[in-house]
Amino acid sequence: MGVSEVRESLLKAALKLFAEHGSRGATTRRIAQEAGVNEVTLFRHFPNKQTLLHAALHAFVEQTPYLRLPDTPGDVATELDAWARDHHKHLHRMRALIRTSMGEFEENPEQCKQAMCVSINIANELTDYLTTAQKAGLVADTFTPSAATSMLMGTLFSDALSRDPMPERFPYPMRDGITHYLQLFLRAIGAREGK
Amino acid sequence: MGVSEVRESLLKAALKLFAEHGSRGATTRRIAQEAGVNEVTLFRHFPNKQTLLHAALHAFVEQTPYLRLPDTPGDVATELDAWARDHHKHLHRMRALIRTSMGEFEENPEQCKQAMCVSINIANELTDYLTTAQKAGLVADTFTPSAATSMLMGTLFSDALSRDPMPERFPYPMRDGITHYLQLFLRAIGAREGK
DNA sequence: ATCGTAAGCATGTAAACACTTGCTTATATC
DNA sequence: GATATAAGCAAGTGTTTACATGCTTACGAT
Repeated sequence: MGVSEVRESLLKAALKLFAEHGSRGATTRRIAQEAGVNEVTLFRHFPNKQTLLHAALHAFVEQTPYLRLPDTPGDVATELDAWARDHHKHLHRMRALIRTSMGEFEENPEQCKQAMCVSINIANELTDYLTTAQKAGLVADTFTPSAATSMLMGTLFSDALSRDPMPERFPYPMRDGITHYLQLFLRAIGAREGK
Repeated sequence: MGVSEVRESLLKAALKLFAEHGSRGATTRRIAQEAGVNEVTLFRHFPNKQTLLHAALHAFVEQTPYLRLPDTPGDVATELDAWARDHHKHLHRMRALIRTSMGEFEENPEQCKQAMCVSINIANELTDYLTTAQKAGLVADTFTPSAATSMLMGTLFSDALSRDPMPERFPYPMRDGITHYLQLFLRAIGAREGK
């Protein structure tokens, strides 16, 4: 096993255990075991646990891809539908990591912000998209784009994170939920619904 | 200091430290210190730390009041506005506790569900309200009430929890945000807006 | 005055934790 | 075949944790 493979598997193991058990629960022993290496090897690659966790989060955030919205809005209903499904899929995949990161905000605000920074870019992109759509007359001009962004992203965010702890609150499957949310959202922003 | 006072201050201290540092970070030493009692006293009142944390969460959930929606909807815009502001206020007050509880879902699902159970009742109440409003013709009948509930509650939830870690995403004050959300929501459900 | 109750305090224990040290082994390159 | 590099392993350090024990002090009811 080459040196970079060991590093990679340590990062991966650290990310997994952090997402599942938080930074206190992700012990160096368990990380090393999960990565299939000796605990001492961990400290040969990273000076301390905090640096490892930071690097793991950083690497993950860096390589997270996401669907871009078109620069010039065309069929708003279709474009937002595709975007919302992709975004929700990402949120749902990362739900344990997001919950844990937010849960440690009071203790470790920097770490939390680091994990959340992706969503700031995505929010800006959606806000720009809605602003452009407004200027093009594709949607009503009676709403505030940044607030509409918060509404749609907040809805998807809450759905993706709350389904495990509160399944009763979501009596419809994920796929249908997004359909419903989008239908509501399109009416809220005064867009013509998709066919 | 009477026996029930000590118990109360232990519960209060445990809740505070749990919200700020999680169940691993809320050590018995710190809880006792925060409560102003000896650590041994803690173990004389509660058999172990887990029981104390459970009792603290339980007591808090029990005594949490919330604004009821009217059984029969009248002025939907005004009623939802008052409800949304009250609900958001609660979420924002409890934001650290909610973040921590959700963050520990993977480790302690029962404890998390216990903290979340209030919101299930609230969601049911809102869903009932919207269903009744639909039947009364006060709002459109083209949306699914449970999905609309998720949308409004998800928006408020995400706003209340994400403002600290991502202030950039909320370039408007809380008060204005709720106004915007409600305006969008009322249009989404086809309600007449308030004057 | 006495006695039960609940608190304080010092101390102890066993485990888990992050991290270190010293030494050995495998591999890959020259 | 010599050498450098990266890994494994056993053991240990010092701290923190939940929780226990034994004894003492303050107080309120009888």
